[in-house]
Amino acid sequence: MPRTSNDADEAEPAELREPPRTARGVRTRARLVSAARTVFERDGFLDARLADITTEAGTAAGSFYTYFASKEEIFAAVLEEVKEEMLHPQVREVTSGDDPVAVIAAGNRAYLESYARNAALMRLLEQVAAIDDRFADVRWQRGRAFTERNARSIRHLQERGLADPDVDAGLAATALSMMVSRTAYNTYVLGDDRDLDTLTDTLTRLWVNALGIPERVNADPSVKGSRP
Amino acid sequence: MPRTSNDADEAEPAELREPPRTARGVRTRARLVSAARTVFERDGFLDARLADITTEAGTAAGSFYTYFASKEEIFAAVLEEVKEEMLHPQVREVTSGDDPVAVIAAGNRAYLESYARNAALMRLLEQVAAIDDRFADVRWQRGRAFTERNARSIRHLQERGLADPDVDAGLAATALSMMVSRTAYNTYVLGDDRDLDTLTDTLTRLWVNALGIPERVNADPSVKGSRP
Amino acid sequence: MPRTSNDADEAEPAELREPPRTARGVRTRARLVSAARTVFERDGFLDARLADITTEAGTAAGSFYTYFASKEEIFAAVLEEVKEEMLHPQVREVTSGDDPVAVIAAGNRAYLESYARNAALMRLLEQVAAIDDRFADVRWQRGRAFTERNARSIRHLQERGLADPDVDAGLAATALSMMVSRTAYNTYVLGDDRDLDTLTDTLTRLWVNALGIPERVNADPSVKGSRP
Amino acid sequence: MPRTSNDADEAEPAELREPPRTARGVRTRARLVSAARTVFERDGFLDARLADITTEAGTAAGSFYTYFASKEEIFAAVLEEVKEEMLHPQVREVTSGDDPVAVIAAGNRAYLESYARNAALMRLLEQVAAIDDRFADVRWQRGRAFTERNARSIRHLQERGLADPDVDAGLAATALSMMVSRTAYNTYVLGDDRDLDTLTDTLTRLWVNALGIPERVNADPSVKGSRP
DNA sequence: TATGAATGAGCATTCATTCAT
DNA sequence: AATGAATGAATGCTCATTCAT
Repeated sequence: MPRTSNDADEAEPAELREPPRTARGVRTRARLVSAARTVFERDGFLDARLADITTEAGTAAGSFYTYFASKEEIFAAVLEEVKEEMLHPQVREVTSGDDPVAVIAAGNRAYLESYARNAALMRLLEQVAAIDDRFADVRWQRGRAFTERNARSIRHLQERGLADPDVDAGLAATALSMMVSRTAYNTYVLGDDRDLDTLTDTLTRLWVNALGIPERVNADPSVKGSRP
Repeated sequence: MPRTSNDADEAEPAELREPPRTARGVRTRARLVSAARTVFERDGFLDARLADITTEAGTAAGSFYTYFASKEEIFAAVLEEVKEEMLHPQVREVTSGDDPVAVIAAGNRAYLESYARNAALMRLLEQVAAIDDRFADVRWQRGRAFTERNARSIRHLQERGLADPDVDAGLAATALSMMVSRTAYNTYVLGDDRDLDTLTDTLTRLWVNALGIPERVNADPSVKGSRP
Repeated sequence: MPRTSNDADEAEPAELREPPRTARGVRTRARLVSAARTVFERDGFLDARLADITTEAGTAAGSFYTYFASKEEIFAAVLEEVKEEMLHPQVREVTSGDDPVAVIAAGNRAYLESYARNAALMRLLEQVAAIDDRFADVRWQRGRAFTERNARSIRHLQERGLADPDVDAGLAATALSMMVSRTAYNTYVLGDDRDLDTLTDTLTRLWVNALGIPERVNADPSVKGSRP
Repeated sequence: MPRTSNDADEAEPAELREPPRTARGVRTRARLVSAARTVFERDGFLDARLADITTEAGTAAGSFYTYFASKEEIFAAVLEEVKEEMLHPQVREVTSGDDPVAVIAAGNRAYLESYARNAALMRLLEQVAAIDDRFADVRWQRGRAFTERNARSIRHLQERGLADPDVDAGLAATALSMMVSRTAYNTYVLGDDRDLDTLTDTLTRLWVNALGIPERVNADPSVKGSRP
């Protein structure tokens, strides 16, 4: 729920364009969104010119405004389009029968893999979120899925006596999620190359320890090491 | 160490200007840097126009180029100017006699306080770092001080058998540092208000647990709770 | 008779569209003309976009060109549509038996009332006439009805020795008609509020005196005052 | 004091540019204003492109915005520049010793001559005033000088028993002034060619009669005819 | 006829950067 | 060093007009 400031006068509700009414319109809009993604990933949000997008889409310059009122709006459409694509495969939540560590490890690995796959978009989203508060909110909402699942998981473990009951589950979930997501950013956007297994193992280990989760005997061997 | 890409043609060696030779020159340059900080914090890096800066500084537009070759360059000067201001008071490193938990808590608290004090600048740095790879490096270097101190500390604790010897100290230091810095960003830039004490305690608790650091008996009472 | 210049390249023969052949066509055309009037009166000629008109008419953008070749052409159609509406009820011309002053007063009052009723259109016509010479002619033709009737009236009075024989009847009619029409513009378009009775009386008084028309005994009491 | 409407959202206070601080700046600004006048008179307000103005002035396109924020603003500057030029030589007001008719005749003639001299500008002002309410006000203010002088004159004559005391002097002055100014527009802008002497005589005759001003014996022979 | 999407010329506007004084 | 005016490339955006369906 954070609210960013540093905006001032950039109100601009960006009067929404009507959605296309014909099949051709749908196709043209889709071409534009797809072209926008290409151009944004290639040139970054700021350097992307609308002319580049329409050229890439093979439409006239004016056609852009049939569907979008601004660069921000088409960027939002790009994010919408790739929403599913970016959702790290929803690993099932922890249930009583599961090995909590294995579940956490699987979640972290899935997150990192998804991040790696969409690194260009993640870089882009970071860029735009740092510039435009509207997209800071989008980023926040997007992270919430990950964070809230983790928060529920922590509470569940706490209830079963499997996690330190003294930490604020919500805050811990946020902090640990940031640890993972920022590490992913460092690795796949900034290029601080690290092995996926090493990352998964270390992050999982830190996470598990941080919450005081006991490791199960015969745990997933990919999570090496254990506290005696 | 990370190298960012997404640059292409933006080479721009940014031909450095000579430092001012006269006292008047020194004063004018200082006025410009100070004005730049004001304008950047108020309008953000992108919306700040050089004309705004010179107006704020009370100089003519042309005078800007006597001292700086570009907006980036004066932004670098701003960062240089506030370098000390932003350094969270260097808490001394862990030595044998110290309570490790207390030291970590002090470090986290100092970091958060510094972040809160310089929130406007941190937002700015995040903005520019997301846009311009040169400043992504600056951010990285800046974080390194914090991260490396933490890495040394971890190694030191591992050597004394006070921290889990199986985690990669460097990677753990990075991950945990990101956890703290990103939580600070969330709190003080995005406005997800949290109490400083709660933050310090929770982050310290997670940190300490993550590394398997045993809490000293009679520990700092501000670090509430303990693993039995 | 006047010919305006300031045109040059704006020839544009405005290839007239064929009138609609089907009943549906007639209805669509009528809807467009009606919508155009609404939009023109609301936004002015210049700010009215063809898209606004078609939207208001509930037709597709392309349908406009089935009936009109340009904004000018549909404006002409609007003027055509409201022609009768704008004609100030034709007061009968002065005949021997009438009281000339009463007739003039009735004419002025009718003109003012009509102007007040169609103020939005008159403003519009002034706007377009000032911009487009074709419509300056339309305005001129429209005024001619009023002016020529007045000219005939003056000549008639002169012949009967009831008006100063030395003035050029045509010129006087034009000048006095402008006096009335411009006063109407001032009042109903520019909003220089004046009472209709006061206006009618004063304008009639000035008109009558200007031509040296003797007032009949027992004249219409609404025309107060008299030259002894 | 009439207030026009038909504007809606066109607020735009047109943030004023600072006046030039150097001699060169003064010269450039003057070149722009002069060029604007040329282009406006040649192409009309609407068809004039800013590029035409800067080209005519021999400056870069961007220089326009150093001095003006919009086409409206430079048009206001043009009007300002020609203010004196357009003021019909201030004929002295009627004093007791003067022949009222001669004074009125002189005023009308001066007005017509000034109008003829500045016909291109008057056409322009009519155009813009019909489009932009701000300039409708300018036109109104400009006319007021003429109208108010006439109102004072009428009152003066009424006091001396030389003009019909029953007419509202203000309204009569406005109506008669409109008669003259609109006739001038007809003649010099719309091209309804008329001889200056004929116009002056007829308008003066109508004016004088309208107010019931007695003609002096041995009056100015240019005012032919008299009521016996 | 009607539709609504596609077109693209046209123009205003910004602002970093240069330069004469 | 300082000044502030001049420059002009770069682009977003509008909207009348056309056209395939």
